[in-house]
Amino acid sequence: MSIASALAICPDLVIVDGEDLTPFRDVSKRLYALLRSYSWNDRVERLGLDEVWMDVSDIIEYNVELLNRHDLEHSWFCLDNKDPEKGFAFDARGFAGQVYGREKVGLEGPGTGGYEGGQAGLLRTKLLLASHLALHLRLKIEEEGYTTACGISTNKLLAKLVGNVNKPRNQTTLLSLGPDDGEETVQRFMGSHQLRKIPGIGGKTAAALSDYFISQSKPGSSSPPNPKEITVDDLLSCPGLSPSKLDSLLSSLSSSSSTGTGTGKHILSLLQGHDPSPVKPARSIPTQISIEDTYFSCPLVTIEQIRRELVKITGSLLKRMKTDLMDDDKKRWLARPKTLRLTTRPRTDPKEGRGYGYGRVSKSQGLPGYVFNNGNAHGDDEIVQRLVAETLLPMFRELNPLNPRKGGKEYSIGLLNVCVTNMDSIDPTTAGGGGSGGGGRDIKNMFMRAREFTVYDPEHEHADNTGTQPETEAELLEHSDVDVDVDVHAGDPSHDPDLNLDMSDTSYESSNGKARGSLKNNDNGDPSTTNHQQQQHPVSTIHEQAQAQAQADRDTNHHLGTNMSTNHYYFHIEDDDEVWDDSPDNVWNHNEEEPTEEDIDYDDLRDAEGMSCVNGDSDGDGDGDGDGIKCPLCNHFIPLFALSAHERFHSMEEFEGELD
DNA sequence: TGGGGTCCT
DNA sequence: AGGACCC
Repeated sequence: MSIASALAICPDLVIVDGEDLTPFRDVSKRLYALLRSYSWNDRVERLGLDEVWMDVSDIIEYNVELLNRHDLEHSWFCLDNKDPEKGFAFDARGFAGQVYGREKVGLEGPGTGGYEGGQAGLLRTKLLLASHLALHLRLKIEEEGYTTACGISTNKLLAKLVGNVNKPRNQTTLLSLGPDDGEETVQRFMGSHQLRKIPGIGGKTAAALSDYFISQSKPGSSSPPNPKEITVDDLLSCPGLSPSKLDSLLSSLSSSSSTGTGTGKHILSLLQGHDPSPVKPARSIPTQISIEDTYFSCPLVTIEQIRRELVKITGSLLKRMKTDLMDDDKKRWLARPKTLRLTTRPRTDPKEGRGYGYGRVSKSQGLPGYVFNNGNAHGDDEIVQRLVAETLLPMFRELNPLNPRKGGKEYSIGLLNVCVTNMDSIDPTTAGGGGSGGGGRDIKNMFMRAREFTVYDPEHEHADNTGTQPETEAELLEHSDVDVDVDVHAGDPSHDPDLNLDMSDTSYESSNGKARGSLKNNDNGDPSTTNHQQQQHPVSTIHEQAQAQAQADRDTNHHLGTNMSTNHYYFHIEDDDEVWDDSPDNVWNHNEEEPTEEDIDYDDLRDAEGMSCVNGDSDGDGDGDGDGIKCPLCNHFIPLFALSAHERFHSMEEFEGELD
C-alpha cells in the first residue's frame, strides 16, 4: 500500500519522513559478528540485513571424526579445533529441529541409513551434526534477544528454501541422502515450489517461464493456469524443455540473475536444486554505500529543492562512510571509494509505473579527495556543501538535461540516490600506519544480522556439478555445445558432501500467551532459554532446550491449528512466505483478551531497534511489501517507520478521551 | 509503493 | 550505465 492510499484510508495517520535504518544495521552487525565468531573459515555471507549463509563444512567434518557411535546420546560438539573443551553436549541419536524428507530419524535404528551406512550415511551424519550446530547458534542468537529460522542443506539454494519450511522460530534440515533417495527428495522439494519462489528466479524470469508453460499447455487441457502458481514441476513437465529453449526464452532479458545465471542451463539446474555458488567469505568493507530518498507523492521541481535534498542525503552518506569505512577510532580510512554516483528517477506518467526501477538513470564521476579530509572543525558541513555544489548538482543537470514537459524550467524528480563505490581498500593488517599492538583479530566491526547460514565442503567445491555429471572429458568439452542435455542428471549426491546451513530469521512468540511484544527472552522469563540454566548445566540443558523447543513448537502448531501465525509477533520476516496472509487474526488472536494500552509496550514492539516487522508481500511481486506490525489497538498494519508516530496517535486519542 | 544491497552485461 | 536479482 502506498503512503498515499494509506492516508486516504486513515487521514490521521502520521507519516514520519524517512526511515532510518541505522538501528537495523547495528543489530545486524552485532549478530553477524556473533555468527562469524563461530566460523572457522570465515565463509559467512550475508544477504540483506537479516540473512546469513555459513559454510560450516570444516566444522562438521571435524566433528564427524569425533563422534563416538557407541554412545551417540552423549556426544560432544567441538566448536574450536584448538580447544576440545569448547563446545556443547548433544544427543546425536536424532536431528535437532525439523527434518524434510524421510522420517525424522537419527543415526540409530533400523533402516536409517545409519552411522555407517556408506556415503549416504555419512551425509546424513553430517547433516545431523549441522542441525545441532544450527540449533546451538540459534540459541546463542536467542540469548541476544532475537529469534531465527534456519535451513540446513547441501548448498545455499536448498538451505535457504528449506529454511522456510518450518518458518517461525524453527529449523529444518533437508535430508537428501544419496542416489537412492537424495535426488528424489530434492526434486520433490524443489518441484513443489512456485517458480518465483526460487532464489535467482525473479519477476522477469518467472514471467517468461510462466508464459512458456502456458503456451505449451494450452492445447491439451484444463483450467486456466494462474501464472503465479505455476510450479517447478509444471515447468519441468514441458516436453520441449531444454537449456537452449530456455536460453531463447530468456534472451529478451538483457541479463539474468545474480547467481551467475543468465543461461537456460543455469536456470534448469536451479530448478533441480543445484547451486554451485560458494558461500562468499565475510567482507569487512561493503562494495557500495548509498543513500536515497523518494519523492513519489511530491516530486521535486525546483533546483533549490533538489539542492537541499542532495545536501541532506550527502550528509547522511558521509556519516555512513565514516562508520562503515573508517576504523573504530575514526582515525583512519579503511577504504576510500573512488567513484561517486548520482541516480535520479524523473517522475513518469502514472501509467508507466511498470518496473520497480523503471526510469532510473545515473551518472558516475570521480569522488573528490577532499571528502576524506577529516578533522575539520566545522564538521562535515563544508565538505557536504562543496560536494553538492561542485559535483552533485552539475551531475544532476547532466542527468536531467532540460526541463521536462512542464513547459517551464521545472524538474519532476521522484527519487534521488547518492552512492559511493569502487572502494579502494586499504588492508588493515598490512597498512603502514598501524597498530602494532594487535593484529586485526577483532571482528566486532562487521555488520550483520541473523538469517541464513550455510555449510558446505570447499574441498568438493570443484564438483560443481551437482548439475552435471563430472563426466571427465565431456566436462571439458562441454562448452562447445551446451544445450542438449536436459536431464542434468544430478551427480551422485554422496559425491557431494557439502553441507549448507541456512539460518533465517523468524518470529517471536510471546511465551506466556500475553500479547507483549517483547523480544527478549530474558525479559519475559522464558525459562527454556535463559543464560543461567545454560551455564549451570551446559551438558544437559542444550539438549533439553532443543527438546523443549521442539515440544513447544509442536504444541504451538497443534493448538493453533494450521495457522502458525496466530498470536505471534514477527520480527523481521522473510519476504516471500505464506506465513502471513494479512488476515487480522494473524497477528492478534481474538481469543486473547484484548490488551489495554498499558499492556502494550511500544518500546518493546520497537525493541531491538525496530526489528519488529510483519511481512506484507506474500506473492513476491513487490506489492504490499513492508516491515511493520499490526497495531494491537486498532489492528491496522503499521510500517516500522511509522510506529512511534502511531503510538503518539493513540496517546492523543486517549488524551482527547476518544478512546474508550 | 521503500531503502537499501549484489553481480553481470 | 543499466538491468536483474536479493532483502
